[in-house]
Amino acid sequence: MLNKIYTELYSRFGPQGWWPIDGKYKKGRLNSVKSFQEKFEIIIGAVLTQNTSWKNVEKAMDNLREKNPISPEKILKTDSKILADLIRPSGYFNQKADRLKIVSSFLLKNKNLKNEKDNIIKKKLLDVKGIGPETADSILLYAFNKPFFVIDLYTKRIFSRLGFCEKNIEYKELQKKFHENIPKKTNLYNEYHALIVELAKKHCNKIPNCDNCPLNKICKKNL
DNA sequence: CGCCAGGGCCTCA
DNA sequence: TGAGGCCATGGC
Repeated sequence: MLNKIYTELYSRFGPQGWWPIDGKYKKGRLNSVKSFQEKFEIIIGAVLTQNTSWKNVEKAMDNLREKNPISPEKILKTDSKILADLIRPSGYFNQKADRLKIVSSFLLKNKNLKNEKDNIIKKKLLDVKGIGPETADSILLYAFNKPFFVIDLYTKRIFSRLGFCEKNIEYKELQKKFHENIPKKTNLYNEYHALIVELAKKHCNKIPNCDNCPLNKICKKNL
């Protein structure tokens, strides 16, 4: 079931090229080795996109770059008010400014994070204030290339409509279904989540637009 | 004008 | 553990 859905989505939408870096979707460099700079941008983006559209996040990221690369040091030495103002377009800017600083100092104190075991990394990420289950998994998957399937609002909406799970299923429960039923491969997790987001935007919106949806044949339409 | 968006924290039962 | 309030912008 889950594998079939992936095939349907991939044949409709093709490779998505996540995570978008510097505003661009670079298809074909999936799961590539990433510089610290790229990983840091992914982590910052993961925080800024919490309950926020990616378009707004891009504006905030552009403000943060201001010609120079974003770095933990730079964020930490920027005054909180100024930082909040830079990321204003991403919403929740006061809260997110704090979170960016907390995450930055966490990363500076844990330079060798990637050498730890996967589950230890996840525990440490979850201990950081401002990083919840989805943000942690996004960082693990898209920055560190670790096989953690990202569950978001869209995933719950789509798979409950399909008839695959309850509407208010727990994060860990739905993630378990993916981990147990599709091959444990980072590239697959990466594309699958991105394809879910694409489907949610094109068809499975809050108010669904089922015309020509690639999953019409298998969807139970539990709306 | 109202609703939504690639959540998470805190509080209170 | 479950529900509910809070954070806040830009697009439509």
